[in-house]
Amino acid sequence: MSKDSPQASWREIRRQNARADLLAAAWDLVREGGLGALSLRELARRAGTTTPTVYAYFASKNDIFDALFAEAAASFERTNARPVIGESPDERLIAHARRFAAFCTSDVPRYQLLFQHVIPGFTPSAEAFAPAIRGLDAARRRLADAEISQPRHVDLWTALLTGLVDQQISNDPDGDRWSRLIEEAVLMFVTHCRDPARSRPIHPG
Amino acid sequence: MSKDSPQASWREIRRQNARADLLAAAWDLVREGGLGALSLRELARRAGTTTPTVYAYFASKNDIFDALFAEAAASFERTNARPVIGESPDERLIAHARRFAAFCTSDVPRYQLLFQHVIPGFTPSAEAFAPAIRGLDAARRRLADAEISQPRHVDLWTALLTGLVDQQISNDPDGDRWSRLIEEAVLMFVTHCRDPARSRPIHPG
DNA sequence: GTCTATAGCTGGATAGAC
DNA sequence: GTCTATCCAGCTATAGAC
Repeated sequence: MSKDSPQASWREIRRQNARADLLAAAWDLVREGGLGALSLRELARRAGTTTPTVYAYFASKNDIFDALFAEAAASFERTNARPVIGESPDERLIAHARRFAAFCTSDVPRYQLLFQHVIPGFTPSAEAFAPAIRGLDAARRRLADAEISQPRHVDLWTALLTGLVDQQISNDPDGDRWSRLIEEAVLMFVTHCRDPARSRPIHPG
Repeated sequence: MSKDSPQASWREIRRQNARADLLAAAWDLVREGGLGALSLRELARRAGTTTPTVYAYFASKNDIFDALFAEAAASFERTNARPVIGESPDERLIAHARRFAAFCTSDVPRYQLLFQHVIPGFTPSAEAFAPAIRGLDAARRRLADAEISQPRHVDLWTALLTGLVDQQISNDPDGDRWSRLIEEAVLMFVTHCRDPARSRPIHPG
């Protein structure tokens, strides 16, 4: 097939580079002004081109968000796949939680795109979503390694971590007022999960 | 002063009513389409008037957001001030957490306006903010009643609750997948706060 | 205070030349 | 594929008549 000829693949590489340049400019834009600041005019201007060229690489603005989501999800999967340092399962869980929080707070628009659903009319495609699912599965496996596998405990885990991250981002964006509570929160969590009877329901059902 | 004459105060009441009508229409709008869906044209249309009339009651769009914020903060304060049913401090804390979660999930845009900072260029005025502060102080007092008063535990409390609320809103808006974990989460929390040595830091500082 | 009309701008998306 | 030029819709906000 002619697509495998050297010339064609060279062109393909060029094309991929132009696409990557546009996406890089898009990340710059949203990191400076939030997800709402992504406009095709400004994006084209920063990439040194014009809006019709943008449409040569992306079908629509939401298609750009989808590509950004895919990159964010891939980063999330890579981050979660890296082995974590710690001698005990609990230490590894703490390190894992710290890494997750750092991933989120270090790039707020990326976090909002991945985990909050704040862009009206945008839903990520299945392909873009897949790595995010795998990243969450990695988190589930790490919990299972610490002998925490009940579904409701997994949900409590995600609520605890995203709660800390959200408060950190919303109320102390340049500090560590909530980030520094991660170790205590994780230990509270694992202690509870291993001995749930200690905090017995008041209204048993 | 002529402002106290019957006619003037009647006019003042009319004026306040028109303002209230506009705010009610604004709430309808954001409840249907999110905070981003508030446009002055559509707001005026729904209130049966036109945009210049809106500007007779509000100086700007952000002034409308400020009025919405003030109403939301006042609701929050009233909700938190109501006594809570429960025989023990823990039961009252659980009821309080349930009420907070219900307050948030029952009106997502109100929650986003009050607790997340998602509107570019808008910061609530000090007057609008004051009742929100008092509402949070009420929460602090309830924690103190349960013998939880360390600042980092208060922060952990807000993170835990907003985490549950956020996950509920973002990932299961019509269900109770995270809301139903409130009691367990609160008991985990109070158990930890009363016996923090049980979940001892791995790296003591 | 309320209207008509519109200024002035920004947005996404496209037609058509090259 | 990349450009110029433009369409069309939406927005906040205001001028000026009544």
